[in-house]
Amino acid sequence: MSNKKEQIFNAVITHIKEEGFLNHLTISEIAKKADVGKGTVYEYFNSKDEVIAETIIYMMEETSHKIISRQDKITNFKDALYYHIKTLMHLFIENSSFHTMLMSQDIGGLINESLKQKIMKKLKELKMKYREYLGHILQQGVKEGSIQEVNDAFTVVCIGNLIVTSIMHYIHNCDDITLDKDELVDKVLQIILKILT
Amino acid sequence: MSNKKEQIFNAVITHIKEEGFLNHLTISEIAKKADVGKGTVYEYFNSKDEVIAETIIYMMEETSHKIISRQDKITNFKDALYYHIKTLMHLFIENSSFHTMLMSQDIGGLINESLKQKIMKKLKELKMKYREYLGHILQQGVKEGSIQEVNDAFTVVCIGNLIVTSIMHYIHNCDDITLDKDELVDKVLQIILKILT
Amino acid sequence: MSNKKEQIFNAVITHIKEEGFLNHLTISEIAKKADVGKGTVYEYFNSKDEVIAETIIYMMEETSHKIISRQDKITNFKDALYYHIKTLMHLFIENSSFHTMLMSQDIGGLINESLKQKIMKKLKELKMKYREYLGHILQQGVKEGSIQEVNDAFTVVCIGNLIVTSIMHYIHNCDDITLDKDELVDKVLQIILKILT
Amino acid sequence: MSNKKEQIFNAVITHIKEEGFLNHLTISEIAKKADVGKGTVYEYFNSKDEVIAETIIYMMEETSHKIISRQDKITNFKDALYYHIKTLMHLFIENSSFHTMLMSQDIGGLINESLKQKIMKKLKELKMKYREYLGHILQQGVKEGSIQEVNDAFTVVCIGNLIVTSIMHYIHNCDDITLDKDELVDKVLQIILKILT
DNA sequence: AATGAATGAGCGTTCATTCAT
DNA sequence: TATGAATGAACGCTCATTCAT
Repeated sequence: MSNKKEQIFNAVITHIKEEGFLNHLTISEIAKKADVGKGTVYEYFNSKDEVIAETIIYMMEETSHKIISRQDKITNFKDALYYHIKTLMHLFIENSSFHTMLMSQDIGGLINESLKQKIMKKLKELKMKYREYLGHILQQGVKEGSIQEVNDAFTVVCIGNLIVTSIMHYIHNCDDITLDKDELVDKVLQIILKILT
Repeated sequence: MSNKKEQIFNAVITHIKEEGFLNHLTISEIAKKADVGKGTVYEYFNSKDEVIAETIIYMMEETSHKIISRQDKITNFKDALYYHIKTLMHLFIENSSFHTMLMSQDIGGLINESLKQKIMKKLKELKMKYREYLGHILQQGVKEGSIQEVNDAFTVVCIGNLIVTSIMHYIHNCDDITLDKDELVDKVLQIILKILT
Repeated sequence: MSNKKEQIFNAVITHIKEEGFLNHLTISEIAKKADVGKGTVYEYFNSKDEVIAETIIYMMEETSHKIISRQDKITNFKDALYYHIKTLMHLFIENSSFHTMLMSQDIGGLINESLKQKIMKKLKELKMKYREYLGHILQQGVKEGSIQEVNDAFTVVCIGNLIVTSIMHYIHNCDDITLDKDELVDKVLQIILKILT
Repeated sequence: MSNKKEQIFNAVITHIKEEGFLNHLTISEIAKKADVGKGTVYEYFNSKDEVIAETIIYMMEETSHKIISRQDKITNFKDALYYHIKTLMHLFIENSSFHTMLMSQDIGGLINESLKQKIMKKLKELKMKYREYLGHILQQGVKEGSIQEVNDAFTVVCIGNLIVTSIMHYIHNCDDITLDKDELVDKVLQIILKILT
């Protein structure tokens, strides 16, 4: 990928991390942060919407790779799940606003319809990949006899959602339940085990 | 509450339902839809951000009331849970963009920090109420002996998240799992029962 | 007509007189010259194209009124024609760039198609009015016996064009023929008489 | 003339024929159509204004050559005039936007003053040539005895204008007078003969 | 209290021009 | 000589906000 294009992606990502999706996320700002001219942005993208949409897709791909890059050495089921949850948590904390947005499963009228379709398609694709990845981890548990066979895709989806929402719960600390990271992971693991036994 | 203020709230809500958060959500549009003068909006609110923030809070309260208004006649656990999930699903479908936004647990830099705090505070409050409400339903199950005692707040949170994300999954139809409403509710119920047994 | 709208028309006309159609004819400039805010222009017009198109139409109407406002006291054919040519010449000198543009019978891609159609329609209408007006003057000549009956619309068109192009020739002084105003008018009159005898 | 320069001229002319003077007549477009690099344009011209101005002059020269290239075989006055009018009509129809612009005798603030002067000077020169050419045709008529001696430059100018405006009238079809090409030419001829008898 | 005409800061976008290669 | 990636000034336009009525 062109160097400048990547600079622009990173400028947008930085901006979103620091100031969110809607505050001053202007082409001027992006160009300044990317250290390129305002006109240059339009050499690589056709519109602001496209800049944002492509950045989101770029970010999604990057994050996806980080999530599903297997830790092949870990062959133990519980450890693998534990490691996965920790990884996710780390990524979510680092990039909170991005992931909360993706979590919402909708871009909320942020951009025009055709670009939104593109993003939703990619989101769907990555969710399938994630489900598959989670399925592999669960297979390991089945092999070990820790859990029973999981032949229901929806259950895998629910487990994924459970993991993700628990992490979100932890990050936003939305109530009086105080758990540290390890306790959280343990709790989530317990619930998953219950579902799968 | 003043009549005009409510007109404005409803205008914003109508607009968001019809055109989303970001398309033409202008004071002009809101005033027109509310059938008041543009200047009048500023008699009741200090800024556009405040209009939106207060509308969100208003909407949250309204929705919350609808969710936790008990259907006291239903004393059977499963029926109560069933009814609750159906209610939620109905509300989410009707007001998709609103709820996906709230789901994201973040207002995504939509508005300034102090208003965001206000919303997050209200969100926390309503989540606690919801948890309490869900707790009551579960108590019923304990009484009936269908499930075991739930003395862990986090588990209730997880069950709430499970319900909500399953509904979101259904609405956005994000993958190839095809379930009709009733099947979905059944599946969710099964998983909840597993967690609580 | 609204006061501000007229201010804007006059600002555009002033600008065109001073700097032409294409140099710095910006909304900012127009607003400044009209002594209104930039946004105000958009309260009265939907786009820059519309501003220009409506100004052209306004100008055309104004000019048309000035041209065809009969000088009823003059009942003598030659004097009427003489007076008419003088009036035209005066208007053309005062507003050279405007009229040369209109003369070109095309707006040259200045504005979008539908507005162009509107202008062309108005132009057609005013040309018909002008032809009619010129016809009246010629009728006078017929009555007096100075010229023969003119029952050919095309001949009237040609006489109109002859008058106008002669004036343009005078204004732009495009060659070495040096005539003063009166000589020009006389020459034109002579040619017209030849055509009509 | 350099090959590339001519490519650029033709690119501009093509563009103007197809899309007019103001729509997307950019250096990028010109360079693309001329099949040269954008920077190359600036090797041959100092600015966009110069590109346009020189193209106009080039076009004027070309057109002028086409107009005044004598059809020496035609020695008959009426036929020569007839042939001339037809030629002009053809050129005007083919290149409508160009000629309406030139007709307006003003570049309408299209370009800066010194370039405009250059164009106006060339226009004057070509008009003189045209007058001379028209004079030759008329001489033929005098020789034949069809018309009387024309010793008045202004009359020649008027006849030229009559021809040109009649053609414009035909092209823009600005009113309800419906004439086909041949009728038009006949009418114009008749009027010319009247003027010159 | 209620209004909406007026405003101008700020945005997305274009495009003539430059300059390193 | 020829190029086109990079630039930023300048544009058309939007819309939150104000204020005279």
